[in-house]
Amino acid sequence: MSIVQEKFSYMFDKELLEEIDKNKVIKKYKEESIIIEPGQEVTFIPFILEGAVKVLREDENGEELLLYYLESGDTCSMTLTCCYGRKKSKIKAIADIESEILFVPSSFFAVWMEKYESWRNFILTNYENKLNELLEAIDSLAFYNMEERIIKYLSDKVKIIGSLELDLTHQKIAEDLHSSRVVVSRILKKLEKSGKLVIHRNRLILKEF
DNA sequence: ACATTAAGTGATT
DNA sequence: AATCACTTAATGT
Repeated sequence: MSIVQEKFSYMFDKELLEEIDKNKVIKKYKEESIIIEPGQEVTFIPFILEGAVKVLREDENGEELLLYYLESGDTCSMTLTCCYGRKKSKIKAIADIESEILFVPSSFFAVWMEKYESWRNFILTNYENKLNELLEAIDSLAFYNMEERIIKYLSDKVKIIGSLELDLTHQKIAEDLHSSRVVVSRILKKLEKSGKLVIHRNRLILKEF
C-alpha cells in the first residue's frame, strides 16, 4: 500500500488516489526548514504526511505571528486559496518538527473540484478546521493576556509534539507570539514558581498541562 | 580558560 | 507589556 493510500484512503475515491499517486512529489523537511514564504508563487497543493508544520503570518520586517499548525492528513487552506490561478502565498510555513509533505501540481485543484465529491468534502472540512483555528488565534490575540497566550501556546505545542518536555527557547516563543524574550522569560518564571513547569536551558518541562 | 548564547532582573516608559 | 541595560548561568571550542 502506498503512503498516499495509508494517509488519505479514508477520504478519497480510488480514482483520485491514483491520480495523486501518479503526480506526486514527496519531500522531507528538517526541523525549522522553510516550506514556503510570503510572496512565493503557489504551484503545488500540499498534503502533510508526517510531522507538523507551523503556519505563520509575517510582515515586511520579518515579524511573525503563529496562526496554526498543520498535521498528518491536513492540507493548507491558505495555500489552496492560491491554487485558482497563479497567486502568491500570504503566509510562511516552516517545519516545526521533521516532516514529510506530498505535493501535487496546483493545476489539479480546479479539475478535482469538478470531478470528485470526496475532494470537495476534503477541502471544505479542511477549510472549516483551519478557519476555526484561525478564530482561536484571533481570540487569543484579542481577548487573552500574555500569560494566557503563553499557556495556550504551550498546551498546543504539547499536543503537536506529544510530550511534556519541550525543546524551545524563550526567544522562539516570543517570536511565535510576536512578543519579546524578556516578557516571555518573566511569565515563564512566574509559571515555574507556581509549579506549572520547570525551566531548563533550551527546554521546558511542563507539569500541569 | 574563553567566547557565545540563553535566561534572569531592575528600572523606565 | 515592551524596551533598555546589565548580570548570571549554561554550553561549546
